[in-house]
Amino acid sequence: MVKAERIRIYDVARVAGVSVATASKALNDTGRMTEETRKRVKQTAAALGFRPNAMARALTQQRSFTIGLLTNDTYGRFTLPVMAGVSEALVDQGVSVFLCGIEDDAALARLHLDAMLDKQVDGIIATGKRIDRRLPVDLSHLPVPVVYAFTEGPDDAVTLVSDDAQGAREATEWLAQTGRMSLVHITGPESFASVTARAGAFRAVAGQGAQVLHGSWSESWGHEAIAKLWDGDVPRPDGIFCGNDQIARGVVDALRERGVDVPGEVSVIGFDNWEIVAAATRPPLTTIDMNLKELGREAGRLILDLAEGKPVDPGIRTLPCKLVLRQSCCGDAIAVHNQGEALQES
Amino acid sequence: MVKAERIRIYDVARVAGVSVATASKALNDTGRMTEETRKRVKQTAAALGFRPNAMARALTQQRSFTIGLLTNDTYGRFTLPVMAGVSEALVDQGVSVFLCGIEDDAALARLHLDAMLDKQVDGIIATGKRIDRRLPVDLSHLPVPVVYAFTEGPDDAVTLVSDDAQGAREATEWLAQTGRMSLVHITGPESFASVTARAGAFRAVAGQGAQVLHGSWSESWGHEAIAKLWDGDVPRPDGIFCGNDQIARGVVDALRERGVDVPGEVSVIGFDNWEIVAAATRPPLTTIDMNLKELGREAGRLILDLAEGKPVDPGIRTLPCKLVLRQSCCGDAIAVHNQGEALQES
DNA sequence: GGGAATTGAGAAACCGTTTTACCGATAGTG
DNA sequence: CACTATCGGTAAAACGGTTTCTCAATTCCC
Repeated sequence: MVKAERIRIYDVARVAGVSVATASKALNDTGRMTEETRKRVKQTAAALGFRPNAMARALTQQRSFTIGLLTNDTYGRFTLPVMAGVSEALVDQGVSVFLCGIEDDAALARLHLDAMLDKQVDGIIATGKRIDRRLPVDLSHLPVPVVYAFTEGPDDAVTLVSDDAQGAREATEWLAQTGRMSLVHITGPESFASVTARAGAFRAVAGQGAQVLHGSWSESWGHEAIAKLWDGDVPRPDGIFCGNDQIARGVVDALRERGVDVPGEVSVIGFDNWEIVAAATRPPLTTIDMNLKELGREAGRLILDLAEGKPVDPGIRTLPCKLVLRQSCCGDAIAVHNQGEALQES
Repeated sequence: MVKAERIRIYDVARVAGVSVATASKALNDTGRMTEETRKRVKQTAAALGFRPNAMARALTQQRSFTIGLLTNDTYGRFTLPVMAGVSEALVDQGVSVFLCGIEDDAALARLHLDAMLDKQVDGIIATGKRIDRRLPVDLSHLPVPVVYAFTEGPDDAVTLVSDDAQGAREATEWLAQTGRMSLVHITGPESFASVTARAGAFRAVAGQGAQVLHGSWSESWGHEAIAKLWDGDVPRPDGIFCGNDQIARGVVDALRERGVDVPGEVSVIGFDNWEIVAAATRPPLTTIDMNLKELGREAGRLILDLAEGKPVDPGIRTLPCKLVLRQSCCGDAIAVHNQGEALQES
C-alpha cells in the first residue's frame, strides 16, 4: 500500500496552464475552447495519470455510477449467473455494483437498503431464488428506480423472468419429436409458480392426460418417483421431463440401478442446466438453460436506462430458455440439433 | 420510484434552529454543546428522516465506507461463502461491498480495479478459487490496503487461508480413531498446493506408506480410482479420504455399485462440505468444512482495521477446518462427536 | 468603421458534509 | 474587580469536482 498523492484536476489545470473550469470542460468534452487547448489538457491529464474522484463528481452530477444488487439467494445458484450478467453489462459503462445478501431477513434487508440509498445508488436490482416470492422489504416508493430480476415485484414494476412455459414446451416437444410416446413430468412442489407453469406447458404438448408427479426438489424424490412408476402396475414412460437437474439426476441414477438404459429405453431431460449436476450425471443431462446471465445483462441495461431517465415500459419481460443437449436423451439426434445451431450462428 | 427531495443537514439545522456546523457536530457526537441542544438536533433529524449523503461525507472524511471484493471465481463455489462472510462482518459498520468478477481476464480486472479506486474504496479484498494462484492483476503499490483471502498474494501481504493440513489431519485421524486400519487418499492433481498439503498431512497420520491417488477433481475420477483399487490385486482399504466432495461422491457411488457397504465396510470422508454434493450422496458425506464464511468475516475485520489505520501484522493467517459428520463414515460415533460439540457450545 | 454576434476562457457558485478557527457570554480566580 | 478559562455555538473554509455566469477579444455584417 503506497499513499501516493492522488492527482487532482487542479494539478492538471496548473500543469496545462489553464483554469480548473477549463480543464473540467476539456476532459468532459463540454464547453467551448480551441481544439488545441482541449487536446493539451487531455494530454497532460493522461501524462499525469489523472483520474477524477468519483465521489466529488457524483456530488455535483447527482449520479453515482453505482447500483445495488439485492438478493436473498445466499446459496447463489440462481443469483450468481444473474450477478455476473449485471456486472458484465455495467462495468464498461463505469458502473459498479454493490452486493447485498439478505437472507429473508427484513431487518438486514433494511440495513443494506439504507446503506445503499445513503451511498446514492442510481438504481437497485432485486433478485431472488424464486420467481414467485418477494424480497422481505418494500422497494416501491424508493427515490431510485428498481428492476426485479427472477423475483416478484409490484404489478407496475419492471420485471424480468425466464420463460418457464416455453422452456418446458421445448423440452417436451424435443421428447415427442425424437419419438418418445409416453411422457411423464417429475417436478417440485405445486406451490411454486414455475412448477405449475412448466407442468401446464408439459401437458399442453404431451396431452392433458400426461402424468405429472409432484415432490421435493431433490435427488431422492427422483429415486422415489421412479420407484413409483416402475414398481406400480402403471404403464412405464419412455420420456421423462424433470422439474430440475437434481430430480433428473435422481431419476437417471434410479433408472440405471434398475438396469433401464438411458437414453436407449428412456430419455430424460432436466431443468436449470446446473453444470455441476448436469455434467456429472451418467449419462450427462440434456436440460433446459434459463439464460440467467443474459437475464442479468438485460437487467443491467434496463436499470441503466432508468437511471439515465430513459423511458422504460413497466411490466413483465419474459426471456426465452434454451435446450442444451447432452447424452441423457436421444443420442443420435444431438449432432443434427447442434448442426442446426451451428448453421444459425454462422 | 418517488423523487422525494432528500432532507439535507441544512434542513435539519434550520428546523432545529441551529447552524449547520452545530447540527453536524450534534449528529456525530463531536464538538461541544448543551446536551439539550444535541438531543433536540437528533430528534429533529430523526423526525425529518434525515440520512446523511455518504458521498459528501466521504469527500471530507477521506473515507468512503466502501470496499471492493475482487474475485476470479465466477462459479462462486468458494467465493460465495467468503463474500457472505465479508458482507456480514461489514454491513453493521455501514460498509458496503463492491463485487467485481474478473474471469482471469487482466484487462477486465484492471477495469474493475480502476472503477473501484475512482470510487475511493477504503480497501480491497482479493479472493479466488485457488489458494496457490494469483489474480491476473498486481495489487501491490495501491493507495489502499489489500487483504488476500483464499488466493495467493505477495509475501508481505495480509493473507488468509484455510488450514488444509489440519483439515486433512482431522479427517485421517477420525478414520484411524474409528478403527479403520488401511487408509487411502484419493485426491486432485498434484499441481495444487492444497493437494500436496492435504496429502502430506494424510501420510503423516496414516503412515508414509499409505497410498495417495492423484486424478481430476471429478466424480468420474472417484469411480475410476475405486475401479483401480478393487479390480487390481492390491489390498483394499477400509477408509478413504477424498480430496473433495465430488470425488468422494464418485467413490461412494462406485462402492455402492460394487455392493460394498458404506460405512459398514468402508468409511469415506470428503473435503469442502459442499452441501449440494455432500447431502445428496447416499449415504450423505462426512466431510471437512473449510469455514470459508468465517474466513470471509475475518477478511472483513482485517480490511476494516487496515482502513482505519490500525496496525495489522502482515503474513499468512491460517484458519482451522472443521470435521462435519454425516453417515458415510462410522455411523455409531456421530452421536458421540456431536454430543461433544453440543457440550462445547453450551 | 461602428455595433452586434461569436469565441475562448476564467471567476465564482454549487453539491452536502465535516472541520477549523473564532467569538461573545458566562464562570472562575486572586 | 479586572483577567483569564471555559462554554455553547457560528461563520467560513475545506473536500474535488461541475456548471453557470461573466467578460474581453475577436469576427461579422452592413
